[in-house]
Amino acid sequence: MNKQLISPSYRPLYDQIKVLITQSLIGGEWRPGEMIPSEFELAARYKVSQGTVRKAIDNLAAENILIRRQGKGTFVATHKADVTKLRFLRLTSVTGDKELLENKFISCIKTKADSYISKILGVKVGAATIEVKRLLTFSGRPLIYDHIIVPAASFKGLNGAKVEESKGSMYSMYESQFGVRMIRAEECLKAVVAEKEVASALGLKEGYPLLSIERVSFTYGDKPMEWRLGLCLTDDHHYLSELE
Amino acid sequence: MNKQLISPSYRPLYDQIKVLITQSLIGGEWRPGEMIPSEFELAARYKVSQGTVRKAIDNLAAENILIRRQGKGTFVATHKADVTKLRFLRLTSVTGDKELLENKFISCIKTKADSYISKILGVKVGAATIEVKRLLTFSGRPLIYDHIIVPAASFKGLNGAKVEESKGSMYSMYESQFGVRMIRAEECLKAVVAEKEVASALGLKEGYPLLSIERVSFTYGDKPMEWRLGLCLTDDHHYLSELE
DNA sequence: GAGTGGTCTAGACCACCAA
DNA sequence: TGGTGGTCTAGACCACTCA
Repeated sequence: MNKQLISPSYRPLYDQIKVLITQSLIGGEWRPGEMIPSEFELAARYKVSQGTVRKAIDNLAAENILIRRQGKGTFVATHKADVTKLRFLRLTSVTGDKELLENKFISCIKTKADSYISKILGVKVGAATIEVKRLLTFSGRPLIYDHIIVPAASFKGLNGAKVEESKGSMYSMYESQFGVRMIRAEECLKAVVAEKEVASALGLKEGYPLLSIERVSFTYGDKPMEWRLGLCLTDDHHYLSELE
Repeated sequence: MNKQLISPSYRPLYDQIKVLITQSLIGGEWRPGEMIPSEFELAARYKVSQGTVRKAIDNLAAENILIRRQGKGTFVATHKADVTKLRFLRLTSVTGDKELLENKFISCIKTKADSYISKILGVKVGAATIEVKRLLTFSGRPLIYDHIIVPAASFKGLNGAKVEESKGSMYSMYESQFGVRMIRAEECLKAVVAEKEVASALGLKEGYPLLSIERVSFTYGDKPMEWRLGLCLTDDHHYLSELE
């Protein structure tokens, strides 16, 4: 039996199931790290065959939103697990040394969105935002100067203490403290030179070349939730990119 | 009926089919741009069901090795098509202007692989290589200084004339002239400062910050076939990276 | 052994394209 | 109208995990 409804714009069933599952994720029915119902249970719930649910889950797994584990079940992806802790960090040591990243908190203040940030985060100009600055060090040496802006509405109560507690993994902290899970990010890279404030934080002379990484992170439903500018020293590290 | 053979290390049938299809691609049975047989034909040929062939093709399509077109057929991906012409170029104009890239040939000489290149390209130290230098300009302004090294054995007869004819798309030229199709690439990015030779080619002062993109490209079977170092001016352009 | 995801099949029907 | 890929189903069996 074909369950395809009369639809002006054709949409495969598995896509509709995918939307339903995503909605349950947004609604918090299944939280990060938890197991979702089995394929057969979902098939019964949505009144479709197991194969159709399977395809929907396949797509979500390909986007790293769900994690399949044979013999165990399907789980909501999380930034908490060790392996995925720094999933968006593409900077790796040239020598392949084990990373000993440390987080040095600099500041956390309340600000208002200017026109640039409002456009990126999809909030009104002047909307309340929270601005964090921090320094990531590698084996004691400064590596990245981070400047982070998030909408205050979604991160009520975010402060310096929470940033310090996060031990460097902001995403893990967003998840456990605010229930905001990032699923995707876009980065724009440039080569720039260190300006005064950054140069002193990184212990460099002004004019030193830095890799500028501007990142926008998205939560479920492709909603932008964080803007970030990282200025990175790439003497002993490089940014890895795989093209397919 | 399950066609799974007795195998010490379990390998799904569709994976085996994928290997068979890949071998036909390597062997040149179906050339870039051509249509491969329909799913049913391949299913008959390999004595499996259409669904199994489908899954194998799905995987190859996800890797951009094959291109599916509903109603028409499945085609071998190529770098010739306009849309995929500069598939590996992630540098885009900040303003979103239409790109008018031009290729300025600088040099093409015969060289020998040093230990670094030999390791990367998987050839012996001292093996014959061909070294190309060129300048890519955007609307007349220098943008990228490229330094390219390929193994001479796979590119017999590559010379300056062929590079000039390529109009900037080396991959398209590799494909039509040498039957070498790149399917994947890895890039390492760093921020550096312009050295003398590069600075003069790009019309900059020494010490100007540049984005250094070191790329290794792979052909079928993950065989490395090109090393490339691009030094890019990122005043009006940035490198886009999507993280999932 | 029970439960989960993973594979494979066979067949029906739909959407898209070209002649 | 015929051929291609795309969707959906139902059912069988395999591989993995854990109690």
